[in-house]
Amino acid sequence: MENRKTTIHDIAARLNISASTVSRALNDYYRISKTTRDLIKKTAAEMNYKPNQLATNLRKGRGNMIGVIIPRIDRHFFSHAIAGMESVINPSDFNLMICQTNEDYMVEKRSLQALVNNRVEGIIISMAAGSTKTDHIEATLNEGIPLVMFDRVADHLDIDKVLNDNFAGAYDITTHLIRQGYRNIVHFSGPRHINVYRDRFEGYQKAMQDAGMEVTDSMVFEDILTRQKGEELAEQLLRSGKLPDAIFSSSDFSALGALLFFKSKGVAIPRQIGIAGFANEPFTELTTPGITTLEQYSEEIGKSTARLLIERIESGKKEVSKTMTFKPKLIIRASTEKK
Amino acid sequence: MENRKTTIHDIAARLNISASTVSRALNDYYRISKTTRDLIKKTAAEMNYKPNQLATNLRKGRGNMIGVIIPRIDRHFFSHAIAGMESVINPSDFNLMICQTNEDYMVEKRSLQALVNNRVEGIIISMAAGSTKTDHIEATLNEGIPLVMFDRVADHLDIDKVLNDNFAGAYDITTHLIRQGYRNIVHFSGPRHINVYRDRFEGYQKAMQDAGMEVTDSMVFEDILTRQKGEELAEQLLRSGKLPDAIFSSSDFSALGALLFFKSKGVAIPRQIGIAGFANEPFTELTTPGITTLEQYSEEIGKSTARLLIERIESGKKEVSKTMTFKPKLIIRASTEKK
DNA sequence: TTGTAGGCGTTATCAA
DNA sequence: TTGATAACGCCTACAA
Repeated sequence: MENRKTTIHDIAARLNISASTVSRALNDYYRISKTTRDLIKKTAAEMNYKPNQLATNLRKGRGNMIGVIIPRIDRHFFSHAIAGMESVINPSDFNLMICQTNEDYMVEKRSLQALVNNRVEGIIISMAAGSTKTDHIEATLNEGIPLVMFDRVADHLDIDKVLNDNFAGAYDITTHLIRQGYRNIVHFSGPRHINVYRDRFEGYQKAMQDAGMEVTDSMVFEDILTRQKGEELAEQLLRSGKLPDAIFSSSDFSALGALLFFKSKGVAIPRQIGIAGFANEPFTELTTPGITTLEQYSEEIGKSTARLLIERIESGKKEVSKTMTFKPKLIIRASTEKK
Repeated sequence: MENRKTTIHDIAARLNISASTVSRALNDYYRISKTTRDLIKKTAAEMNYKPNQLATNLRKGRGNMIGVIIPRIDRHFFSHAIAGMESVINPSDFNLMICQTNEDYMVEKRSLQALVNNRVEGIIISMAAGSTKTDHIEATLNEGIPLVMFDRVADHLDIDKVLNDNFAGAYDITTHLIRQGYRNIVHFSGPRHINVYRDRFEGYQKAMQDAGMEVTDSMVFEDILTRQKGEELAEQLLRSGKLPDAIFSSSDFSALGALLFFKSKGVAIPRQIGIAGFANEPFTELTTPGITTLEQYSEEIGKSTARLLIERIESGKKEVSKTMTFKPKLIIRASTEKK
């Protein structure tokens, strides 16, 4: 329980040499005699010396921290994306500083501020649902900090992005439903100011149009992302008397809610109604019937995002910005096997 | 894309005052004229001034960062625990620095080192499976850094801890199995040098003994925590011809593996064999039959851990160390309804 | 190969 | 109420 930590000066004093020599030895500088270096290192260890990273960073004008901002850490997609980032970043001796916004714009803004103030080397961000403007992100960009967005991105910003091809995924799964013979397919969507849900909606819409079917407003339900909302909407649909014959949901959770509700009411899945989700949440495989969905490669997305950021940091961020897209993989299960 | 950031000196120069005045104004020091303070704040905003947290921390000798070390961030329990910590820590203007060990001792050691070097204000840790020694943790404690352990703790260290009452949970669920009429109950365990799995084993053992049944070595299987291991072991048990009539697994995942395997082979659950897990993973509710398990209150554990740490940090860590225990809640589902 | 001196951006102390 | 000065711990020209 010592209080004042040993510094390079303490070591220097003990050995009757200068602090700079100690610094050089500890950092394996090129021209320094092996004997003094070894002596210094040995003494440093004896004195339980711990380099003060804060001081180093201040002096060098750069840190060893990468900031990550996500809506919620307890979501399967995000926690796995972060695991992917970790695996890339850990070997590189950066550290992750993780902030969670709870989908709130103000929290996101404050977190960005904190990261800037802590002089992080780069920032990875996936936007909060509450962030309808991007002034805070632009302000951060103006600081000249390398910044990469993933999953929930701002289309109009010209920066590196990594995301799912939500359009293609939605197109594929809708087409699958159509091929199975479903005709009256409705869509559970999220807030459509978020690229993710907008693109899924558009993929659905395009697939319907390509199959000669019109999508009307009454077929699309906004903000149906949770299990509970899925249940409620399913109940509403059933009560209304005009049950669709299939649902493509932007969320596995609301798909689950609907599935459980229909099951409990004796509506036959997939015969009377087909159900498809998005994200390949672990549970989708385990329900009866299993839920057709799309695999998102969260870990890969995390890895690529981290790699992109590290490139930016190391290359001085000059080049033109890149967007990487991962095409979700259609996972067909019993919930849509009409045929 | 400016390069050099504005400092308080720049502001001072612009206003022909001293840097210390600027500093005081920005920090709302008590004795300073309102007019200069307002002027300074206005100018700071104009010049897009961002306080350099690194410098502040160095000068003040303390930082605004809390380090968290966990085995894996993509596990339900841990990501939810972290969400809980975030909710407590965010309002307090600390920031979380999260490290994931992948269950590896060396990574854990290096992470601790990094946190110490970054002069974090406190550390929260849940040990890696690979950490059979605790020298690195003791070394960190010797630095005088407040440290709280959660879930995977080192029993012999006299520090604050927050954990599940694994013994009680295991005792409860085993007793439940016994009351249901199961007699030949085997146990899927994890590495028993980890308190978590040791305590679950002991709870199981005690419940069996209290019911007059002996637990022999052949009834306990070590290192069966994953779905795949659960499947493999289930297969082995079935082939051996002496199928137990119930399984209490330390992990929902291996319970799931066993359940799916038995189902696929036509072994009736819960009639021929009862299955119980631990952790109340989301999927346990959705299998057919649903899996009896124990709810862990991960978020609460995260919150309490964070609160305990903040107390330590703020109170100068003098008091005697506390251990908080959360009793897991038995969730009874169809997989054990023999009666 | 080593030492000296200065500064990274803040804040605390002392004096004015 | 404000200013000058030093120091937090480290690194790096430059000089020796």
